[in-house]
Amino acid sequence: MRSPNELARRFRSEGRKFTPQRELIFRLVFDNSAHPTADAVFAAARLQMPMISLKTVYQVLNDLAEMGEVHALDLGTGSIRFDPNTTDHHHALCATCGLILDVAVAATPELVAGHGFVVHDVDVTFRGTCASCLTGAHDL
Amino acid sequence: MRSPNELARRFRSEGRKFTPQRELIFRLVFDNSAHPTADAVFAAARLQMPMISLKTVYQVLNDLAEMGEVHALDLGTGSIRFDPNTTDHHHALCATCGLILDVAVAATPELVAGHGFVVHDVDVTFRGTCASCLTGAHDL
DNA sequence: ACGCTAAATAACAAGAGTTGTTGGTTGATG
DNA sequence: CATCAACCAACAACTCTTGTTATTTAGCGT
Repeated sequence: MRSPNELARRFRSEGRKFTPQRELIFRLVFDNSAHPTADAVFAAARLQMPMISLKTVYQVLNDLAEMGEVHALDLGTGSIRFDPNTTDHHHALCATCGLILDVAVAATPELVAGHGFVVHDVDVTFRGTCASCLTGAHDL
Repeated sequence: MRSPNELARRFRSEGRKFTPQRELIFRLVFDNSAHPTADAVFAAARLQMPMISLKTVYQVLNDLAEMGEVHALDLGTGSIRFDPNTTDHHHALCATCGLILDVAVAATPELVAGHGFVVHDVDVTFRGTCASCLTGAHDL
């Protein structure tokens, strides 16, 4: 994701408004490698802006995800996590403490183990469009 | 997952009861490659047993998952899906219609494309235990 | 077959996470 | 600084899933 300043420009150029709430959330997520949930961002935002609402946090994070500025991750932890690193990479999730590590694309379980992480399972999901949907077979 | 008959034996041998509800759910999930949600199993079960409760379906599916007879998948579709195929494999999810394909472990996006499936994204999650949790560093 | 006991069930409530609604507020533009 | 769409806070509602509890039932010994 780009810097808060650059985001401000992008938002304005797209007819969106750059509000104090957005500026705060941009700053909290930018350069944040903790893969925070909406609630975690909300908690942090609250400290600086007590009246901000959880709905606003969701709104802004979803906007950012739609714009491609962050990635919304569902690692099965119960809530969606937001990642400002939009370069292609994978994740390692600790089942015990919930820690999430960024992992290079070429990594194998053996390479991940190099970080002292014991891999029990690897989940791979290919997301895309199936043959029927591509050919419009559903409309027949 | 093993056959309903074999499951009946396993359940009994572990002090669990083999009820009509369980037998029905076993049959509905066995050999089912549609990766159904709990709700989908519930809907199918209802046709044959109108008084069955959704809670029971969740209970039985979770029991099966705990026993390793099925895998519980969270592909980010909003609800957990259950897969009787417990051999190591990956998944391809159609963003348009929700179709889920089983994919061989060695598959690459190119190989998946061989099925007429256009891959837009590949999500990889390594699940395991991080270095801190392994060494007990949290307790220091 | 019969009764005992632990397990399972149905019904209901409730929890977590997320989204819809609404009426008042505010940022951007001219 | 006036206008208007975009935004925000508050609150309700929604989806998925789990907890609670009283009742029923499967499994087992007899």
